[in-house]
Amino acid sequence: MDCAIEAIADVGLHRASLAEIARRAGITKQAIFYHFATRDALIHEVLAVVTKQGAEFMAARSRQEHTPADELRAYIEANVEYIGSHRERVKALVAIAMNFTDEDGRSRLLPLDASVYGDSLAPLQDILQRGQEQGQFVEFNTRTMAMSIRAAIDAIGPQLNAIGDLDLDGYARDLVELFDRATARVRA
Amino acid sequence: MDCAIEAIADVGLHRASLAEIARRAGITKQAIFYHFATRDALIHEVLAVVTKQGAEFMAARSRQEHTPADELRAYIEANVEYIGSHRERVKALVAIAMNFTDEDGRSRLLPLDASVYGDSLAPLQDILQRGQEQGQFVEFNTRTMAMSIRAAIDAIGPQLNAIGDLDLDGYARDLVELFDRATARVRA
DNA sequence: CGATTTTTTGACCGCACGGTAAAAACGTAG
DNA sequence: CTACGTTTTTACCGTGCGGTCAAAAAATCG
Repeated sequence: MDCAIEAIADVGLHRASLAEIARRAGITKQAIFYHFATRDALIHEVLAVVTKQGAEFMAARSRQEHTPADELRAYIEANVEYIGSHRERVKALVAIAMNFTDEDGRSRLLPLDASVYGDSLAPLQDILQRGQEQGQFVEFNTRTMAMSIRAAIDAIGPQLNAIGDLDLDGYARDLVELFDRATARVRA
Repeated sequence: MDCAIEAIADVGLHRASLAEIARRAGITKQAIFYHFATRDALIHEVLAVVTKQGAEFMAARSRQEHTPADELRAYIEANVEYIGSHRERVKALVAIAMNFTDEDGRSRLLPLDASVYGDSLAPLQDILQRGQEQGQFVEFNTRTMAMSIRAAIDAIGPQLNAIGDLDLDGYARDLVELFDRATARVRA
């Protein structure tokens, strides 16, 4: 599994052939078939493992915060930290999510897609809505705001690959400040 | 070229084989070789055509605005409109940008990468900086802000594919409002 | 030890890929 | 009609892919 993740992150999904994965693992291609019926099953397993690890990390990081604004800050910081400390896993996840399609180009992750978005976008939107209801946040479209926050977080991955000198802590601080300004009812 | 763009947008870069493109164009695979030395040359040509068309669209849309805040609004609106009205081209562009790698997994667009980012991120950062110098914008990291704005815009593509009922005009309005709040020195 | 699980060896299949040669069709000017 | 350059076709090649099969060889463990 580790070598599969590494291979996908390194050379992309469609170049991460069974032979390539086996080579990295120091085993033969046929040994993989003993444990996985097809290549698809392997990929699905990688996806399951990576998403599960991510969920566990986030669960461990989500301490109880007192206000929606604090929750939003914690959400951004935890996500940025996770991406920074699990670059390979995140890269593999993105590679699979973007390229695991059938002949018609449709995603093969539709059931999972919902859960992936559900696990990341829904709780975020929930934080925003509670913040508005409690009067801490100004009025805005919670869906657009949630999408923008996630997009800003997910943009880290490609940037990490493109430019090596990205200051993650600084980036997280900037994001927290940015979206605090965008959501806050009154200027701090 | 149109069929190549269509194929890449439809089934992804690595499934858009010469046979597939030829089939859509109603010609044989070998006819493509008469006009393009290799498949890579074809892809590069698609990339060049699409980016050029995009640049022309943006150039035509960038009317003279009076203040950095107006420029920022115009930038967001023009970009969202372009993505909405050129979904196929944008999809093909993203597919190529994300998957056009060599054996080592490195992007083959490094020279182009710089120009792609330069054409979209640099002018944005320039708007932000002028806004700060003129006192219309509050202090923030212009790079982080520029990345966040672009990320929020680029998130439209995947969302358009995932959910069909996305209201682009509304999304553009929300984004303008969001980043106006995030950048403005004083609350409107 | 013996039985079971796991891995290797090595050969093989059908397929789709990018790419190549040479021939055939085509358009057009003399 | 012919001759010539352009464009497209038919047929083919080598390669790597996912996947299969059978049997030998390790490794694991009660």
